[in-house]
Amino acid sequence: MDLRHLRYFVAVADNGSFTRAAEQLGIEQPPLSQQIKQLENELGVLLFQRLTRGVRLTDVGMILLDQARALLGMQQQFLATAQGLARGEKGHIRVGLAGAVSLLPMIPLTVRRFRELWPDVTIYLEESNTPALRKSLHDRAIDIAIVRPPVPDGAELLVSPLLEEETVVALPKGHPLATRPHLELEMLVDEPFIIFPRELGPGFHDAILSACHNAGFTPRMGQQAPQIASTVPLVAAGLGVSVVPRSLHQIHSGGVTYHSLGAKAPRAELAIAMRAGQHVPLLSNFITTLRACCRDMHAGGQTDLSKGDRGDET
Amino acid sequence: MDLRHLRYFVAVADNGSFTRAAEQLGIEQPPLSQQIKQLENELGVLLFQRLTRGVRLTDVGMILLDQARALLGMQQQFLATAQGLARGEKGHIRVGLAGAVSLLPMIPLTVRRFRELWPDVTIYLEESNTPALRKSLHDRAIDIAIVRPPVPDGAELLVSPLLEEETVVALPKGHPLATRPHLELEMLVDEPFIIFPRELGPGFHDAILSACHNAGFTPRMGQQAPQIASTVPLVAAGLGVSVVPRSLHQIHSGGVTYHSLGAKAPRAELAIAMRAGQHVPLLSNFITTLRACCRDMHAGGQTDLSKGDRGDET
DNA sequence: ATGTTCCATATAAATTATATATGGGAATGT
DNA sequence: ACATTCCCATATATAATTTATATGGAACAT
Repeated sequence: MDLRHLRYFVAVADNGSFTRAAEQLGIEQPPLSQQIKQLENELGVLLFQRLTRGVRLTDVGMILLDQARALLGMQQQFLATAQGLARGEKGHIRVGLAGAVSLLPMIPLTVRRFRELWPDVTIYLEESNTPALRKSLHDRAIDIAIVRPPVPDGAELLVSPLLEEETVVALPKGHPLATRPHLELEMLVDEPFIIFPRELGPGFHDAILSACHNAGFTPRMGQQAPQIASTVPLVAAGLGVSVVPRSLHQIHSGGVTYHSLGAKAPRAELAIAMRAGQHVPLLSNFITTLRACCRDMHAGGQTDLSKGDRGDET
Repeated sequence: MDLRHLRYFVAVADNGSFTRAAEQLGIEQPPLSQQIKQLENELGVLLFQRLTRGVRLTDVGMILLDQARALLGMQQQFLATAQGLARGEKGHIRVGLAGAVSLLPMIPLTVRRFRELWPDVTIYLEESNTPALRKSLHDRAIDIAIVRPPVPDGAELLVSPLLEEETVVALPKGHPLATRPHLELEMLVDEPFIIFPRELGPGFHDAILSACHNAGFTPRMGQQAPQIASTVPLVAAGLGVSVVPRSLHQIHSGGVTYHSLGAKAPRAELAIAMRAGQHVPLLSNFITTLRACCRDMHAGGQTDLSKGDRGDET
């Protein structure tokens, strides 16, 4: 068994088809069929059920797929370590960021500070959604993630709260309510809500919905956004309104205005997630720096929405 | 990069020589040299420093060796899972046992009970010394181990006490003290102690030495035994006396007598060790069964040394 | 019924790993 | 100081393995 076999295995499982997987892998279909068969023979199990249209994982295939992914993840980690060592760095950290987290001012600050403190350590940033980050952590494709809780999968991951981000309302330019800098949630009763699919961030999604319920209404769902940051252009396009993390006010997508909310505003929680059971000193250092940056940003400068942050309004 | 490259890498590192590693791998030396060079080229680092006599790991080689071992361990785990699934079993557990632990009556009892409760789960037993077991856990070659604490490497492993085993004195047949069923530690002041090297079980080793110190003497060291269980034949050969876990009384190596000790007897601690950060239900079940067996053995039958367990004495 | 989709098989070509033969450099022994 | 030994590197040849091309057959859609 080679790592190649596992790569092929995962590709076929992901595509549900030999033909498409072969295409993705850049090889032809027959060798792929052959290699999978060879793997199945060696393992003594049937990984896929061959259907007339494509293939489907068997039960044992599902179990092994998980382990195969983890193994390939470790290979990536190995290669990353080697590449780092080749460049003379003393280490590296692969950080995964949940949707729109990279817009938080503490992120670039953390990276900058950390690079000053440990110049030989490389930081790789990667943006994705919370469930995908959970998987990447499990597969060892990343070492730490800033996620929007809750994150399932208890014992394997350590999750600790990082901060609670305020949320603001995003309105399209020229909206009747857009003249007021401050809004209440219940003013949005009849507006269509632009919101990302629940799968991409169940925690934040639910926080918005329950805040609306507390305010006495069930939001009318409009267009779905493919990710949190994409709500802004959709709002700008006039498809509805949205409740987004405050840090998104950095996006001035051609005519969106941001408006603060009262105490009933939903809060976007953020947490640090990492694999349990390993004390990598670099990671501890990173977390310390990150927390310090969060504290500093919180104490020092709450960016004021009213001074120019409302985008190109009026 | 293939897993083969890593296998070769580890083999060369273990042997400190291309020639010997090739021999061990069952291939010739030139292809091995070539493959290592290829790996080094791909990674962009020098793994070995070529000396006139053999090779030595470079600093980066040492770092990568650890990860390579872990990767190969995961491959083993993958193959083991697949093999198990092929045989229709629902899972498997690989258990590592520290020296002489397999002689404890709770071990076969645990295996038997566990097999009754979960007939589709296979248990693989493996015997080694505590430091090697720690490594095997790290490399995922085993899932759980019964070790003699202390075990270093804090955050990566979960270690929890299992039981404290009594120790007894092993005397060669015909020894002046062999007539008494009960001894005090200080009676052994002038005897040469047969003991295993400290590296194989620092905890138990130190427990014996400090018990002697508490009894007012420093034991005179005799022949070293390659492992705990091997002390018995050496005692039988008349090379000295030894303090061994009570469970060793099962070994009647041609004329050894076992004698209980007073309150000053050193105690052989045993603990369960496993990788942190994973909730494998099977493992939890196994631990529950193991602890239950320990409780039962403790309550029910403390085997009495005086009834026939003293070997073929007189 | 007919064409399309998609996996399996067979054979040929290319790539890759291994074996054999040999050379060179540094320690070791006389 | 010299020959010898040890051990890794290189070169070439052979064997094994992976991939590509061509083709067949089963199920589904029109």
